[in-house]
Amino acid sequence: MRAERKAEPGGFSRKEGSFWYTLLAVMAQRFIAHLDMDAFYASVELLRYPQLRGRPVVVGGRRRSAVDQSSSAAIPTLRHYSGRGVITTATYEARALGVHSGMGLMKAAKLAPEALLLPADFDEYRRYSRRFKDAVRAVAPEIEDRGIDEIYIDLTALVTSTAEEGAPDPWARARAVAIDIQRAVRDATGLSCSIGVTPNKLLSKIASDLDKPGGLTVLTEADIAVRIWPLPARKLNGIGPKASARLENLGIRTIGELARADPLLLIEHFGRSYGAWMHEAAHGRDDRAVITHSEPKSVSRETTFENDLHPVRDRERLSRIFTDLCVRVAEDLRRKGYVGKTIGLKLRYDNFKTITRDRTLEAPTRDAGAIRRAAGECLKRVPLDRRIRLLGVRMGALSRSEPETARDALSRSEHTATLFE
DNA sequence: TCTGGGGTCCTAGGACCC
DNA sequence: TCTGGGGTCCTAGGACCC
Repeated sequence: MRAERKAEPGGFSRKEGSFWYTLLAVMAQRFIAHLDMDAFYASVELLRYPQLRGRPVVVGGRRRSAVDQSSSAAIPTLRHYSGRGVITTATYEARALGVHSGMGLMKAAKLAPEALLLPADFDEYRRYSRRFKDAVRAVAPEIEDRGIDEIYIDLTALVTSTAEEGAPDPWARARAVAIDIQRAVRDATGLSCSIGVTPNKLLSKIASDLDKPGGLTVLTEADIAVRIWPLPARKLNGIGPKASARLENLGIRTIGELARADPLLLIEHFGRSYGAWMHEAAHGRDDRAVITHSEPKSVSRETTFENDLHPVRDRERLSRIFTDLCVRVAEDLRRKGYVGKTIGLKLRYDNFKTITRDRTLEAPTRDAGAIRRAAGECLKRVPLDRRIRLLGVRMGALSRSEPETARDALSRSEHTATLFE
């Protein structure tokens, strides 16, 4: 996100209004969409429990167990919730009560005691995710995955190739394609989505959020001053809670104020790369391509305990959980077809301070035993003088692996067996 | 009411090599 | 004995995103 902006090609000055700039801009005109599923997890749950439609519902807490699935017990309200979960998604009815994703469930219970709580079922959400992405791909194939519930779509080729047939205005054609996409998603899943269409990813991401749910917002450069500049700087993808707080200290709250700020001031406070990016972003400039394929960089598993564990008194339990995390990372690697070289340990203390240690091996592996040993070495390098809240294991420096041989499978099962002795 | 889990990218210092 | 840069890899932490 904070990648260094690319230098202008060919030494052209990008002075606005110049002949060459105008020509380049016309030639390089892109039509980029951002599609965001509306309250995705909660909406999938409403397909399963249609009787809950119109009521405040939140998804979160512990993952759904097999027992939950089969039980016909009444769906609990937030009122009596106790535990460490957070809200993953809230329906718009629940959001109206002041709760939102990321909020602790204990806090949400105070604000919306009557809201219904459903456990997350990620397997089901992944199924719907594949379904909606396939539906979009059938209309517009140039898709960039941005997680389970959103994508970027490059409509440029579609809009340009239909130039003769459709409406004369290319933006009207882009809008028509977006409407087709929304219909395709609804037909395939029964779910609604919001779409923004603009000249780039940065603006589209903002635009898709302007008219939720079910919205379609088309913006061109001419709309930036009126539609984008009044928004809080935090709306820019890449400006988070820390950066927006620091901007506020400089008296900069909106994107427009950021656009008017002296770039040198931004660079002084945020560094050459990030400061310069902020300036460009506030002017709605972004030339990142839609990336249709990418390889994973790391695979990890972590868990927050229901109660903080004592490194000595709860040693056995910690050890079992630790081994289990390693086994799951190994399984994930095998399923996805990767090996990795760098094993990482993550540990969060009861005071929320988080530390990491990692170790790079001579040769890549996906063996649970090897991961467990390397992670164990990492564990020896961290102070164990406080209660522990979270434990995580990560594998990085990934490379594609050969398919597993029968011998691998055998040694794996032996290792896994010894891990649990 | 303390704050999930799975990721990416960036920075910065030190080791090590040329 | 001291003094250089540049490049790459490793490690730790942190911001940010979904």
